[in-house]
Amino acid sequence: MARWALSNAQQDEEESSSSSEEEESEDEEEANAHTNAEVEDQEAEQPGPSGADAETDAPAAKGKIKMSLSKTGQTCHVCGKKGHNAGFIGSVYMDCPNRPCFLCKIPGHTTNSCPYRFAPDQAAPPSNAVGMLASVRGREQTGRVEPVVQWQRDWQVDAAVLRLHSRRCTCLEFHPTQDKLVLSGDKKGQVAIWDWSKVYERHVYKPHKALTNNIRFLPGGDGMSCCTSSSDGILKTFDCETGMDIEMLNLNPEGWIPGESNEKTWGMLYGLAVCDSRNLVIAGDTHGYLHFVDPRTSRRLCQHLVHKRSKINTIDCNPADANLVVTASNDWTARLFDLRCLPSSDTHALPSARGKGKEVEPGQAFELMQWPHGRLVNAAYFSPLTGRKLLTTCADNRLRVWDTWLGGSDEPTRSVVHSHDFNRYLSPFRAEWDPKDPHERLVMIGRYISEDYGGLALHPIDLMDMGSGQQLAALTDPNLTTITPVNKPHPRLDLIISGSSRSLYAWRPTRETEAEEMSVRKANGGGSSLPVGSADFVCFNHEDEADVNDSDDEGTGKKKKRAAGNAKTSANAKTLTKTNTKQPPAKKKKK
DNA sequence: AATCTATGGTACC
DNA sequence: TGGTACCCCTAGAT
Repeated sequence: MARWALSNAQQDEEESSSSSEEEESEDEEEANAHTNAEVEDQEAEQPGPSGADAETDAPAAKGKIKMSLSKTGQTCHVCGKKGHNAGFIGSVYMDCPNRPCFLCKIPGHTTNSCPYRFAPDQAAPPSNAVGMLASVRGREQTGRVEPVVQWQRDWQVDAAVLRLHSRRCTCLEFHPTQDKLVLSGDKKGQVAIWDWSKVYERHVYKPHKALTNNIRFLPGGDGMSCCTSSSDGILKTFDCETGMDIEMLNLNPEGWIPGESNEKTWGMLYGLAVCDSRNLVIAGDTHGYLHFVDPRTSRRLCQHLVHKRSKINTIDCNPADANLVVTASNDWTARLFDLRCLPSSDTHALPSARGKGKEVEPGQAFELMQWPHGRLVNAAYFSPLTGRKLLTTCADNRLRVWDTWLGGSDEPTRSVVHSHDFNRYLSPFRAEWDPKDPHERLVMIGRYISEDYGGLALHPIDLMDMGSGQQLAALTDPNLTTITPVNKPHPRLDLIISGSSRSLYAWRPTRETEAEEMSVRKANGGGSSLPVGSADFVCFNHEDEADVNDSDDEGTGKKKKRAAGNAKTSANAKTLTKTNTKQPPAKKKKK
């Protein structure tokens, strides 16, 4: 896909737009809007007083980048003072100098001159403590700075399904055994299952009325059974083959009562974890409760307050010790719990409001540890192999790794400044371990602030070595201009699936693309292999929603996909495909 | 084309 | 405890 980059500054506006996948389509206009609008919207929404008429300085070659600054009568829309302005100049954002750094939050400099911008690891100096444990810890921090793991650094989008969802993607989950299947949830309560190797093959279900927050697969069964948690307060088992679902837990059985229901009484489920060995599903809600559910009986076993009046963002079971569960919460902490010490009866903070139960301080009975943070904690995950390390994503723009064996809760083993401020209208950023890394150092996370890539403001996906604090790679594609908060490394393959806006993208290493492409095509029973570096695209329009549950499983293999692309009108809804494109395709001139 | 707003959000005053 | 600002967002509606 990188070969579709803006190669020529003389390209006109249409060519500069990254809508390469619809050159021969009557839907070009709409599809153009997908990519074009996103860049322009960033400018259009700079609400400066001079905003509308201040775009005359943009060079024609960057036609779609508008200027937010005017030369005369500058008034900063951030601080309101005159004499300067803030906003994009081309693809580079200029900060308001009167505000603290957007990246590290420290006053005195702007994001562009932030010392952490290109040295993100300097936030955690080596420990000066003495003693054996401290020495071991110091070695962990500083003694292995060279990258141990050979990791793919060159990635490209290998396949993408555009507009799969009707709203932004909120979560991703790989099928536990079928390498080619990935599930995604969206803000409207949909769950999509996508075969990234066949690109066009997907099903979309809608088990929820509100945001699907998490999808996790359940052990046993036929391998297609998963569970989903949603902001509608409902936890379901969900069969991703048939779309059948069974309600396991409903926090709002009365439904929304106008005039009576409010955000204090309405419960939403945000965290979700499955403890395989215990056959236990744990869901967290917006009030700070953990709900323990037996998926076999679909009954709640108990509920316990662990974060008082604070949303639980993620729950994770320790892969090595099934008794340990970690939660990340809006109360600025991540907490560790021991399931062996679960109270025998439900615990509540407000007995009158929540039914009978014993009122306790949050989690006091079975809490082992707290890790304090500078802001709310978006995610806390155990390292996937040993469970020894804990990775937290915090809204103070820091990624932290805590050693759960040697470290106390006072300071992390590693702290890295990284831009992932939670923002409204975005899915929360959650740093993910790469489960393939035996050293448990590699993590990936999308980036909030943009970087200038040849005139394009792109938001890369960062691959970080948390052992050294160094950035290993930054994944970008000129066609992917939206922020990518949801990223998931494949547990077995060199593959990353990203959810950005309504679309999913499959990244694969550039150098391995050819070989793997062959094997995948063969495995699919498909015919010819693709040239190196080619990407497959499918664009589903929003109107597909009505018949989106209809099966399109008649198509297998490459030939069928091409047929679907060529016979657009007969394809299930409007399916556009584009394959084998090595350079920017010829564009229709609009003007 | 430009503007509005649904969404369902936090932190600070 | 209400009210509102927030600093680089998104997509659909008007």
